[in-house]
Amino acid sequence: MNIGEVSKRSGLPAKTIRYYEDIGLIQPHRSDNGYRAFAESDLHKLAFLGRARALGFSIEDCRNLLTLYEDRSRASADVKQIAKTHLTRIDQKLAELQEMRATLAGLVSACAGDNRPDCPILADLSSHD
Amino acid sequence: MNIGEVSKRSGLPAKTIRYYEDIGLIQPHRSDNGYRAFAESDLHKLAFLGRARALGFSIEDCRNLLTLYEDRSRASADVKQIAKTHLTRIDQKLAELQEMRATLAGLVSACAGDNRPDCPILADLSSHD
DNA sequence: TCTTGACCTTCCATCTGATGGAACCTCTAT
DNA sequence: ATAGAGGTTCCATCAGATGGAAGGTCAAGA
Repeated sequence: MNIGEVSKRSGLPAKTIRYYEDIGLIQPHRSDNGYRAFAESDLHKLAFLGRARALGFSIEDCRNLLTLYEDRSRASADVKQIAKTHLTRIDQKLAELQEMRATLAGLVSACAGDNRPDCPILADLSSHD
Repeated sequence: MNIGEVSKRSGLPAKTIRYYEDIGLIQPHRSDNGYRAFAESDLHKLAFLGRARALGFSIEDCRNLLTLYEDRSRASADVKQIAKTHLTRIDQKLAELQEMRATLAGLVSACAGDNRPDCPILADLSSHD
């Protein structure tokens, strides 16, 4: 399978697939012409990567998950730990964003948004000293 | 004022302050010894930047906001537009994260997290083909 | 006066996670 | 033979800093 087909079937851009090979996440074989020759298992891993990345797992998380995925004797606790840690990070990020949103929404609704120069948004950003 | 004091008073690391000078957000004067000599107005701008960045505004947003901030004749509508656009981005990001969180939380709670190799998390990540 | 240590300088490398583009090779169909 | 659709490598770039090396400066104490 050439990179184009793998790209279509995995949903990942060819650039990204080459990048993932570069950083050692996959090791496709090479044909005589120098083209990457992907096996079904490579495609499978790439699809796995695509979904894990879409869930916000970092590349290093993905590397660990792939290792665990290929380790038939791993404990599910190891995987769960990675996922739980990630869930905590997501919750933190959510809390931050929600606070940001609240502050910003308040400022936006306080701002007349007309042609006058008075602007509560700038006033707020500059007033805390 | 040297960079150390500005760092303390603005809450920004010295590295970051140098970086902000580098990309043209501030233009502190220089003392005879080559040290950066910050005016109160520089400190003010840096604090402004710190707060805007904390609200998730991009550096380019900040550049625009600073320009508007210094333009006594700007319309508040210009500022509001930047803030509203940013608010929309935050809402998108929030929706994404919430979906991620829901999926991940479901997987985590489905996973026994014991010594057995069966793991719904990995099963899910690998099953969608 | 000398020295120590805190503080300052620049410059270059590194991080995450790709992505864009140039220059060039290969395969397939006409 | 040639066009064009693929493939290849390598190098640069994006955001937004941050780490570290090598070296200059300043103030205080022995």
